Amino acid sequence: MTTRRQNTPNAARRSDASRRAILTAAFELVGEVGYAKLSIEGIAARAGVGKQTIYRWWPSKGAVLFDAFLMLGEGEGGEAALPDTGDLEADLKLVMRATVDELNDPRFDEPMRALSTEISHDPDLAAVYRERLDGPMREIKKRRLEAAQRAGQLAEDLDLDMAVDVLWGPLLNRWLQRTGPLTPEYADKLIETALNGLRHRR
Amino acid sequence: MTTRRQNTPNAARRSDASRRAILTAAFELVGEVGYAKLSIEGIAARAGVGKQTIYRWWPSKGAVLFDAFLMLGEGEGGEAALPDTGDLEADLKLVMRATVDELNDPRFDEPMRALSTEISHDPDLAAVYRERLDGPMREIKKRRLEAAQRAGQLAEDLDLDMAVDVLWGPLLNRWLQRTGPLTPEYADKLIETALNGLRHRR
Amino acid sequence: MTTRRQNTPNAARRSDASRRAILTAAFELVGEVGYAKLSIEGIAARAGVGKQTIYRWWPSKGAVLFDAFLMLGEGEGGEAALPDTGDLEADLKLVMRATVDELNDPRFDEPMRALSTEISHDPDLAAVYRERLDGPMREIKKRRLEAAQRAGQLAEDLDLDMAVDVLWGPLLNRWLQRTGPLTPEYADKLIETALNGLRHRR
Amino acid sequence: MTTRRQNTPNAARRSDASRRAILTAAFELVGEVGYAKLSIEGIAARAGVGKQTIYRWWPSKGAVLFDAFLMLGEGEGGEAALPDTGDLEADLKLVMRATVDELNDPRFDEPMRALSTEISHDPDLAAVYRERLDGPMREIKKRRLEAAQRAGQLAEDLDLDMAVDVLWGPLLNRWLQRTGPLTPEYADKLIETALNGLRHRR
DNA sequence: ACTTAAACGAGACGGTACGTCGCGTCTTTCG
DNA sequence: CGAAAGACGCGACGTACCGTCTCGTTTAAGT
Repeated sequence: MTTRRQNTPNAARRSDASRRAILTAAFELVGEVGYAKLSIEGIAARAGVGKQTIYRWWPSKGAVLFDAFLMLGEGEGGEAALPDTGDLEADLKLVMRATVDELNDPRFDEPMRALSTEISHDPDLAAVYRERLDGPMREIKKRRLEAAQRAGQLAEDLDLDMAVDVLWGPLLNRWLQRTGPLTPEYADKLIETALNGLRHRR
Repeated sequence: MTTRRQNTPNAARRSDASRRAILTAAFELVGEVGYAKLSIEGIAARAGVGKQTIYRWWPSKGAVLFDAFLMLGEGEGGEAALPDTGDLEADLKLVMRATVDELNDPRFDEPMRALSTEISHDPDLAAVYRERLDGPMREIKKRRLEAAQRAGQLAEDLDLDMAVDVLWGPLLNRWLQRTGPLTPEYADKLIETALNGLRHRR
Repeated sequence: MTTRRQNTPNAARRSDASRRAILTAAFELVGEVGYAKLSIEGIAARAGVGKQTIYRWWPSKGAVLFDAFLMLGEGEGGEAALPDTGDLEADLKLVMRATVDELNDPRFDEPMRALSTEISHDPDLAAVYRERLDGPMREIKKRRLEAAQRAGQLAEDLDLDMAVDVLWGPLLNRWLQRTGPLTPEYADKLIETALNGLRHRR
Repeated sequence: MTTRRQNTPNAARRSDASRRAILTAAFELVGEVGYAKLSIEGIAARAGVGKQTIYRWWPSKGAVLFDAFLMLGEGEGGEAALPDTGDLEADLKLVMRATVDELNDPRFDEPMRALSTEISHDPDLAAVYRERLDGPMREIKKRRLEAAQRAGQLAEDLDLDMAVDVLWGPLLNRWLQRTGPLTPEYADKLIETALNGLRHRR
């Protein structure tokens, strides 16, 4: 499940115990000391692993961290879906409030900021991220919006990718840029504003 | 006008020539080598300055970079305003396309990503950023939206801060996360979508 | 009383309070932190004096330290003489034991080693040292030996400079090189050996 | 063959090439720039070695220099002896003149002063010096004197350690303190004076 | 007493070296 | 023979001092 191989050593012989220890250590450490002070040496020491074992299988600490995220989401299978009670606005608010909770959870905050940072500075990693993590999530969201669209609740010509951007972009940007606090109220109001649009209706 | 003092040495004797050389060097270097490889030593060498002169006045390379940004916007005075032709949608598209151009400009791309990274990991710096850069910009945007609101073009009960988030958040998030390319078309469509909302109107 | 002038600023206006504070601080500091960690900045800070005031009057920290030694011996006037009871051996043992005590005194040990180090590495300073400190001391010693020589107790053709070397050289070398402990017994035996010579007498 | 370990890293893996390069560089540099301006950075650069490799194995630049001296005397084996023609005075003059030549040789002068300085300020280093360099030399000298003593040429109750001190101490002290020039004549006269003693003989 | 030039404290400045940390590579040893 | 252990050349870190250079502020001479 490695992200990017260097020159692909004999992957068959790879020690799964070491791999898990490395990813776990990386995830824990980034939460403890922050991304800037995360070091390969530190990960190796915490994991009880030689540095070479990390360099053999990952090209950068960003890649290690990324795989650590993948490992977290491993057991989930592809079946996840957003709730669909028929009430789109309520369903979206529920989801958005859950997102707020996750972003406010200190166990996830630092590691996710670290991942975002890496993605922002590394187009290659960004591509893998889109393919492996962001893409599937986006599909799940679009599926729910598509259902609403078919039910006549969303504009017929609505671009669902744009819709996802307009719904989640403001929240993520507020989080990353620390523009303001992430509260359930903000989540609700965001959904309402995005759904209704800014224009005045007579 | 330094951002954050360490223990405030005798600021009166501060050399303005050194200060400017440091900020210029920092801005240039971050564009050339990227934020990860930006080093205090490198900045000092390029600026022809002792390292201590940097450490004396700035607590981190992030703070230096931030002041470099401030220096860029120094001459602008507070008078800036968004265009107001009466046609809100057209005005916003114009502005958003300009933003797209700026973000696509390689001279600004790297430095701005670097600044975003720093803000994301440093709440103190984020606070200064909000106060000195983001806040004033947001005020300018809100002023234009307020005019439109008074003209009856925007919802009467619209929260202008939320409006700014919904208009610019998606674009900035797309840029930072590299979700997709930033094009003028995307800018236009974003404005339309945000103004009209996602809902179906009969 | 300054050792070596740089380009002789107006010495008339020199602040004697500062001069004394500097020399005192230097002497104390070298005893506390050792010569290697003695710094001009440290001396200036301890003396409550600007660095420039030191650089204005002394060319190096070795020169400062040297003047500090001179200041110590200031009040002594030129009258000093070695004891002369008529019993040369006893008189020399007395003097040598006193030297041992001084060299074992921790308040003088470090500073004197420091001075020795400077002299060893700086021929200019060594010249001043010979002229101002070592020379006068040597004269005093030679004066006592001369008396003994006239009294027929020392060889008629004895070179008194060489005699001083043979008497004090072994002790000073043992101290500087830490060849062994400096004890009163060693002092006595040294006097005896030097006086009698190594040869067998039938 | 390292003098003093810090916390003994895995010495088995130590690179002998680096070790030799470091010691050679240190010895050369101290002769070129003097001890005061000798720097670990300089040694590392000249030796083509990382600074850490020096800090890993030596606690100070003094220790490096000391090992450099040890390396010089490595091939000599323990068999060295002072000449023994039966004429003690002539033999000692020969040896002492050789010592004078060595101390006057600019290639050895600076480094040996540097070593002396370090020994003077560092009791630990002094202990190692006594054990590894000074002690063996002293044994060799004492062996020659012992032979003379058995031959009835030296006093029967003569303390040979004291004898070594009285013979070599004055010369070394004159050299270190720069009391006067080191000449063959001085060497000869020193031997004569020490052997005969200062006292008048009828 | 008043003026004035220096010496003074303070400390910023361009530098050099410090001793440490982590990088990514390489080599040795062990299970 | 893969993995731990860790030495290595390297580069940057943040700190301490170097010696030079302004800055006001005493301070003591010579008007």
